[in-house]
Amino acid sequence: MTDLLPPIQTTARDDAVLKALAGFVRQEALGPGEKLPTERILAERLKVSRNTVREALTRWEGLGLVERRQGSGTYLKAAVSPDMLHMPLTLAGGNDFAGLMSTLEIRRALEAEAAALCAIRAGKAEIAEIERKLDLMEEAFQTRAGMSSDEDWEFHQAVFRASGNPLFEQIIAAMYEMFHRFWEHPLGVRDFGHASFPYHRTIFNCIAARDPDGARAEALKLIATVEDDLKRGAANLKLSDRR
Amino acid sequence: MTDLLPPIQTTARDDAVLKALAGFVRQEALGPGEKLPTERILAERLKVSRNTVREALTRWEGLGLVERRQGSGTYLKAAVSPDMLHMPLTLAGGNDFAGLMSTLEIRRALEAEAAALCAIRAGKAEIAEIERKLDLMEEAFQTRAGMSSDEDWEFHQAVFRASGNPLFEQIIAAMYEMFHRFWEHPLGVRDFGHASFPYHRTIFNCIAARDPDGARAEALKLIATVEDDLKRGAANLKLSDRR
DNA sequence: GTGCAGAAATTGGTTGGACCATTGAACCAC
DNA sequence: GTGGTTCAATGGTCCAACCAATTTCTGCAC
Repeated sequence: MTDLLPPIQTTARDDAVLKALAGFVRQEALGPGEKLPTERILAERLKVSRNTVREALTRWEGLGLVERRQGSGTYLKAAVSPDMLHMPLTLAGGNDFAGLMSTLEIRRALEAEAAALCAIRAGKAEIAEIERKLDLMEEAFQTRAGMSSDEDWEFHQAVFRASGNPLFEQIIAAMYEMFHRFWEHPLGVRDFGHASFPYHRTIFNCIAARDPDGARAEALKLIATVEDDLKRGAANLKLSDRR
Repeated sequence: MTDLLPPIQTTARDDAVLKALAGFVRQEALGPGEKLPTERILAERLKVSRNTVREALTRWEGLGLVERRQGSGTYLKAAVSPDMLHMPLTLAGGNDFAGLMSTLEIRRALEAEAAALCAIRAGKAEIAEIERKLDLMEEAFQTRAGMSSDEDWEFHQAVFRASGNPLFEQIIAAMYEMFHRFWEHPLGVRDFGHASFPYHRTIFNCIAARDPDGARAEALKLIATVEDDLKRGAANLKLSDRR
C-alpha cells in the first residue's frame, strides 16, 4: 500500500556502472587485493564518462569495498558480488565516559548472543581456531603481564566469525573503533582487563561443550567485569573529561 | 609500537570538503530535511572544483546521510556531526532471506537488552510516550487488520530511545531498510506480524512495572514469533528467490 | 484577483578534455 | 647491488559546456 509503483529510474548511470563492475569481478573471479581495470578503460568500455566511473568507484570506496592508490590503480579490498546488501551504519558518539559505557552495552548484548549462537553453530575447525586464539592470548597474558589487548580482540573476533552471522563481527568492529577513541587513555586503571581474563576460557569451554546458555552467561560475566573496571577507572580520575 | 609514523596525507580534498560541510551544518544547525547549499556554491566557496564537491557528496549519499534531487537540491537525510563514525555493513552473497535472518539475530540481541535497560532507566515521560505509541499501534492494528508496520516500528523506536543509549536506535536503524524490503512482500504470509502483536503490550507492561528481566523475556518472545513467521513464509513459497 | 500554461531560471547529472601528483618499472652510472 | 633518472601509467583535480528534472516566474485568459 505504501509505495508500490517505485519511481522509474530514468538515470542510474552510477548504479549501472557498479552492477556491471560487480559482474565483471564475478566473471573474472577477482578477489581481495587484486587490481581492477583502469578508470579510463572502464569509461571507454562502458561508454560512460570517466567522471561517472569515478563517482561509482567513490561509492564503493566509501563502502570500504575498494581502495584507490594514485599512480598505481584501484584494488579490491573485500569480496564483492552482484547481490550484496549494504547497510550504512553511522554512529554519532559522545566522546565521553557515557559514550564508552554505551558501546559496552551494545557489546554486552551482542557478545552474549554471539557466544550462544557460536555454541550452537560453530564447526570443529572453527572451534579449533578459537582455541588457538585463546592459547595465544593466554600466552601473551603470561608474558606481558596483562597487556594482551590485541590477542584478546582476536579471540573475540574468532567467536563472532564462528557465530555464522557476519553482522556481529562488523558491528562489534564499529564498537571497537569507538572504544579505541578512549583506549589511549585507559583511565588510569593500569591492570585494565585483568579481571576479565579467566572468562575467556570459560566461554570457550561452554562453546566447545555446545552449551549456548552457559556461553551466554559467561559472556555476560566477562562484560560485567569490564564495566566494573571502567567504572572504577572513572571514579579514580574524578576529573570531568570534557573536551 | 604498532603503527607510529602513519602515512602522511598530502591530498585529501574530499575529506576536507566533507569536514567543512559538516562544520557548516553544525554551525547553521541544519537538521534532517533541510537543504544544503548548491554544489556550485560549495565549489566556489571552498575554492575547489564542482567535481570534487560532487565526489564528496557522493560519499555522503552512499552513507545515507544526504539525498540529492535533480533540479531541486541536496537535502540532509540524517543528523550529521563532525565526529561521526561510519561503518558500512555489508552482507555478502545474501539472498534476501538469509540477510533478513541475520538482521533478526542482531535485533534479538539488541531488542532484549534495550527493553531491559528501558525498564531500568526510562523516566515517566518516556514511559508515557511509549504507551502512546503502543495505543496508536493497537488502534492501527484494529482498524487496518494487521498492517501496522509503521506504528509498530515507532513503538520499538520509542523503546530504544528510552533505553538511554543512542547506539541501539542507530544500529537498528541501519537494518530497518532491510526489514522494510520484506514488509512490502510479506512472503505470502498475509497475516504477517499478527503473532507478535500481543507481546508489544506485555513488553510495555514489564517496562512500566520496572521489571527488566520480564521485559527481556517478552522481547525475546516477540522476536521468536517474527522468526517463526519468517521461516513459515520462506517455507511457503519454496521458490528460490534468487534475483 | 484567479488560475493556469508556458517560458525562464535553478540545480543536480553527464560529458570530454586537459593538466597535476604519485607510483612503479626500466634504465643507467657508480 | 645501490642510488639516481627518466618515463609511462594511473588516480586526483579542474574547467567549461551541455542535458534533464524541478522550481519559479510571467503573462495571458477569464
